[in-house]
Amino acid sequence: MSNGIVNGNASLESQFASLGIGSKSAYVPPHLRNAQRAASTPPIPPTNGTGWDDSRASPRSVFEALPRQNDNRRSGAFGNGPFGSPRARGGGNEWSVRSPSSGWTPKEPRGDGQQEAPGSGVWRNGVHVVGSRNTRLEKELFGDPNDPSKQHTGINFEKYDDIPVEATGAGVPEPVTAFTNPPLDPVLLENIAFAHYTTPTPVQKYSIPIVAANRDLMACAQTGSGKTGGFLFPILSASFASGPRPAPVETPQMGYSRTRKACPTALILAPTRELVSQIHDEACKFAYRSWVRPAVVYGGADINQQLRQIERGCDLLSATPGRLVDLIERGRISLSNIRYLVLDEADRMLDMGFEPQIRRIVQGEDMPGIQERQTLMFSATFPRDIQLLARDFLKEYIFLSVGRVGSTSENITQKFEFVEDHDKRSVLLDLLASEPPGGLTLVFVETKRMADMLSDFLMTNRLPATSIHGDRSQREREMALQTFRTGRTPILVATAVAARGLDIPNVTHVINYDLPSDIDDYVHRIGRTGRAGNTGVSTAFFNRGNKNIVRDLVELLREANQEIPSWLESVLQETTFGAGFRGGGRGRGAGRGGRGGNRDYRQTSNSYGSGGYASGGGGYGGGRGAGYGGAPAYGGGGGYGGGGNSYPPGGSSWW
DNA sequence: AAAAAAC
Repeated sequence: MSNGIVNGNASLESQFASLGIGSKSAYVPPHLRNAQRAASTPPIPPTNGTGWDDSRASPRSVFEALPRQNDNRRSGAFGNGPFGSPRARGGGNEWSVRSPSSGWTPKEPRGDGQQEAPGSGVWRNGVHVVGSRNTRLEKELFGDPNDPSKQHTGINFEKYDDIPVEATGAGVPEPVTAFTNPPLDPVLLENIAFAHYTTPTPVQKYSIPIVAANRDLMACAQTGSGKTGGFLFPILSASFASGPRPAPVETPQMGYSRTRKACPTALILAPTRELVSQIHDEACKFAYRSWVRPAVVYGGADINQQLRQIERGCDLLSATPGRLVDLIERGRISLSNIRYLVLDEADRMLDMGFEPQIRRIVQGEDMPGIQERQTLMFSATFPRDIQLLARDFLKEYIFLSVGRVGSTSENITQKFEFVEDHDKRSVLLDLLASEPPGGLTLVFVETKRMADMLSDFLMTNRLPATSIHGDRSQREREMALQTFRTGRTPILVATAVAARGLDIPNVTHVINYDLPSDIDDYVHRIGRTGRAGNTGVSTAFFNRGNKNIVRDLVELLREANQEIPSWLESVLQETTFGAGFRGGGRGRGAGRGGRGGNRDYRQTSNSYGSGGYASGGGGYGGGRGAGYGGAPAYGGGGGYGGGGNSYPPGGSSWW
């Protein structure tokens, strides 16, 4: 299995460097490679007929030039995914001949300065002129149907229908049951079919009519259950049907410069660069042939490339907060036309690290107010205190929760090993040695330093590993994810940067080499496996240094019907009744609001005395209770926290 | 305490 792959990423990357990719020229992120054509080129197809700049070698051709190290894994190379797409457009000989079916007739540029390109439509005279099909672009966006690294829904996909869904708030619309024309735009339906999605997941079934009804939304749904589609589908569908919004007149167009400010109508914020890039790739799929131009900005990548990109069109923008603020300060992006604001991994975006930046973007710039926009929040976890904070950004919203407490993701089998720190390395080697071939293993550690050390250790032991963390360059990060995705380095050592949102098909095993101290982090980490109805395994190394999470952990396992090792129960007993009585410790109220984590806090807040905010503080007036899925209407009933001591005191908020 | 996120 390790026939020569031992070089690992260092050697691989130096090979890339020696091939002229990277170090000499400014780094170009995958989604922009060879995409700068329109910036300098008129919308007339160049003579090679591809419509793209051929000056840069495509990663595919670079890859072909590399020594083949593991042919049985190569099939998926650059197959799909955020960094796996054959983003380079043109270049490879196999694509230089235009397919007859992708006949592209040059048309006049759009009046707004945007240009038509193969696979892109326009909005003209109040009509959506859908772009012609382009087989090469289709292959790039949707991948080869036979591509093994393509996300395929697993055997348990239908079981999603058994998961209870609860939608609370006033006037919850009926969920849809299928991808059909009303309510979804026909162009979107075609793209959904191209992506081989057949049935909406529960969160999509509800979010589609909720967003269509112009409602704000706080959605909590299991990892891997289709949240991205949950916001992209309704936003794109409505955009396709309604056309571009005229940019607000008051937007001053920057004095002398002829540079236009980009005025996106939809803004999606997420906590990591790779996640933002992944969302953008999904947006590109579902915006195919439409007038909507998706764009993406994030740090660590060449800002000039991004500037050129957004000048070519920026209707739906995916961004990390820092780079977005930078571009706003430079006067290149205006939020004055925002109609949809999405916070993905919303609880993370509103926690201490991010909240000031989000507040600045949403409240401190020119974004329309709460009443003038729709705000959508999505996450698998939503602690009560964050729900309270989120009220600042939402108008009377619907709270959607998919799944009940205790079914974290039944597709994931959670295992635990008691391992002292000094034994972790050898136990890891044993674990990896017994790994069945063909799958990908994601190893989480707590620190960047440990990520480096551990990946070095694995490579020294002739294991095909690489690492991703915030101290690596963006190019290294993307390369690591790329080689992991494609199976070239089927072991990835990661910090929390990879814990949320990343959709990597075929991750069969998540190892928590170090356990996080926050149960929500644990939930997101193991959620990198067992996605879209597939099964997965997680293994965590536990020792007495992890006492801080044992209570929440045992509670989680109990609810998820997972096997709980007896030694883990023992540690819990020690922790609860052991020396130095905890005097309540992080008792109720101090934690995350008890079981309410999975619930609309509005449904439970009355019974939680301490809560600070009682009902209605934020001006929801009527929202309470009139829910769909029932749920206790007003005070204390229903058994949620009925006064007194909430059980258990720990309080977690998975889901 | 650590991680993430702009230059």
